[in-house]
Amino acid sequence: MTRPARRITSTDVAREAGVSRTTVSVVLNDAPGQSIPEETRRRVMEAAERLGYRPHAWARALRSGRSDIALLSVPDLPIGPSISRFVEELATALAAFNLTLVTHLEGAHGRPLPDVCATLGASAVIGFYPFDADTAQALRHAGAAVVLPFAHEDASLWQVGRVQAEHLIGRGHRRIGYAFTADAALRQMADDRLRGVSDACAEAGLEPPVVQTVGLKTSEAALAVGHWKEQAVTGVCAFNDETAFAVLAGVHERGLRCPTDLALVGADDIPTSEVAVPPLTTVAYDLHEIARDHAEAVVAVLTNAQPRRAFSSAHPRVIQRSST
Amino acid sequence: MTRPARRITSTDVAREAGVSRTTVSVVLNDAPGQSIPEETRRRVMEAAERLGYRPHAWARALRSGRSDIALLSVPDLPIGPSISRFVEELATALAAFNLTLVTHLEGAHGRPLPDVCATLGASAVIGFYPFDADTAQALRHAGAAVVLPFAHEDASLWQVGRVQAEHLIGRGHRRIGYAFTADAALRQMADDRLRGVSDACAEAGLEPPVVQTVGLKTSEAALAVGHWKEQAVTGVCAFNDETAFAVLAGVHERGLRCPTDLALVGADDIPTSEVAVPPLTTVAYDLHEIARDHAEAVVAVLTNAQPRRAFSSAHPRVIQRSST
DNA sequence: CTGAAAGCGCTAACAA
DNA sequence: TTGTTAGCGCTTTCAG
Repeated sequence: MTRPARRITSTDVAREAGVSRTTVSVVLNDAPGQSIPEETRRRVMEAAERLGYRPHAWARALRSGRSDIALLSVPDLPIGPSISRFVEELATALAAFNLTLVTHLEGAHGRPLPDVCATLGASAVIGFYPFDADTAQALRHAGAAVVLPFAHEDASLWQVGRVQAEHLIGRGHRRIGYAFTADAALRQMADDRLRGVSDACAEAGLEPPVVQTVGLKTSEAALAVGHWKEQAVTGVCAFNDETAFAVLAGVHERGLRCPTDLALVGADDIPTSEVAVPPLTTVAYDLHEIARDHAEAVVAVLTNAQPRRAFSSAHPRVIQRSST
Repeated sequence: MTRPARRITSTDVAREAGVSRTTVSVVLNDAPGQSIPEETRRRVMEAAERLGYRPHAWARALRSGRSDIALLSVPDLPIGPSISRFVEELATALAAFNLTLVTHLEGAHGRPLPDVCATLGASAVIGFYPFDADTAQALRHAGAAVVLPFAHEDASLWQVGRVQAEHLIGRGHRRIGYAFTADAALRQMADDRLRGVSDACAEAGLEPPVVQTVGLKTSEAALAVGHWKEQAVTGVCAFNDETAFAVLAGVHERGLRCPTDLALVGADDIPTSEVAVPPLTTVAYDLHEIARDHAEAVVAVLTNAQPRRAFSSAHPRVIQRSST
């Protein structure tokens, strides 16, 4: 009942169409330079269709030395909707080049990425941050022709932190707080965003942001809010919208209100941020462009072309709602 | 810089160890019945180690007719923590049997699952709901030996809807509302959960739930809330926590409060539900057991054994917070 | 105990 | 224009 039916091979199609395997291959792959009479071509196509023929991926890959598989490695647990949207965009962009994207969660007990890459025979591996040299090496060793993001790129792809801070500064805030994530898996990203905030503060001649780690507990958030108030912070950037939700709860817990007592900016524009109370101002960015650029870079390397250029950074923009 | 290094083949190892490819294969796979002198064995192992040899997945699969790849197909957006935890559990459980799990998002524009299965050469495909007959057929045709969940199983794995409704009914509510998701990708799951709610109502001798579709817009939610109040609904089950957040916003918009004016139960226990205002009562479930059972079923079929039994259902439980 | 040889399904030179 | 052949890297009889 769950046993597989025997695979249809190109031999079956050849027999059915009354031609040789070569002809089948040529027709189905649109081999350049070959001219096959329309009649034969049609016969082959029909036979393939009728039999439900699918070229056998392993054999094809073995022969051609390349698979059409791209592997996306996504960081640990709390994956927001923006990421899954990114995955979809990327999958779509890659599909346009006949590449299939699958993702691997870097779970604590999952097997190491290079192993996965090897068993899949992925041609490309894509991560969210550049891999360290050893991992990248291992990945190439495992057969990956492309590993993204390239190490030399600016890791702060999205400048989210900077945009958050500039929004607050532009609205007159002179003492900025930062709600850092408590989730260890998101540290690297959080560091990155915080750096953007710090830069913006420095450039505006302000003190560095007052950083508080805020987990998803109301009590924790309330503590942080108290601390910010003591430090005369008037505007807070949260690592992401989830953290911002916690801050919102902390503000409420203290009997304060946003934005009157504390202005707040989230990041990522998760769907629920619109239905927060009050609706959450946040920073959104278009992953479409990034996904497309990644896809292009992958294809460029796979086809021996030069990667076009460094990635265009998406332009994060503020979604102004009533929390600032 | 991103070009792949030449792959190390078993021939390389054989040469390095001064033996034949056969011996290499026998040693590295612990071929049964063969006894290789310890000395040779060691030489081979060391050579393989030194060269960083990895058996070439495609060739191995082509030869053996089976890959060690399992493919998990996850529905659209809500890559909530519960789901990603499930993925990790599953990956871990499968890894114990030398199977590698990767996941595929059934995005709108992604390529069809059977295609993905075929290009991967996955031996097993796992979904959240039984696939329809055509899809299952296509998957097997694409080479999958196992397709889960089996069609004959009870699809309402988690009984979430039932638990939500029973919670409200147990607290005296006699007219139940249901906040249905606006997300088309989640329809099947939503239908399923709604069915649980309806069943619970019927068994308690109540009218069927008053269903309203609620997107993630405050205005929409406010409308739904108005409708429920008109219909004398006192308790609402939301499809998931995100939808519940919208309902919360709708309640607030109307100047009402939870749970005084309307009780509310979410589902999935996403991290932010704890920091909702008021904190959201929700239904959580443990996917650990399901993951392990799936893994076992996969392995059972792959090794020609009988699947042990139908899956044990996880036991959803209410996380009582102040919205009910 | 080890090596030689066949063949998984496919594609790309080369022949016919 | 089509068919024949070789070989991708691996495992697995079958001889030696």
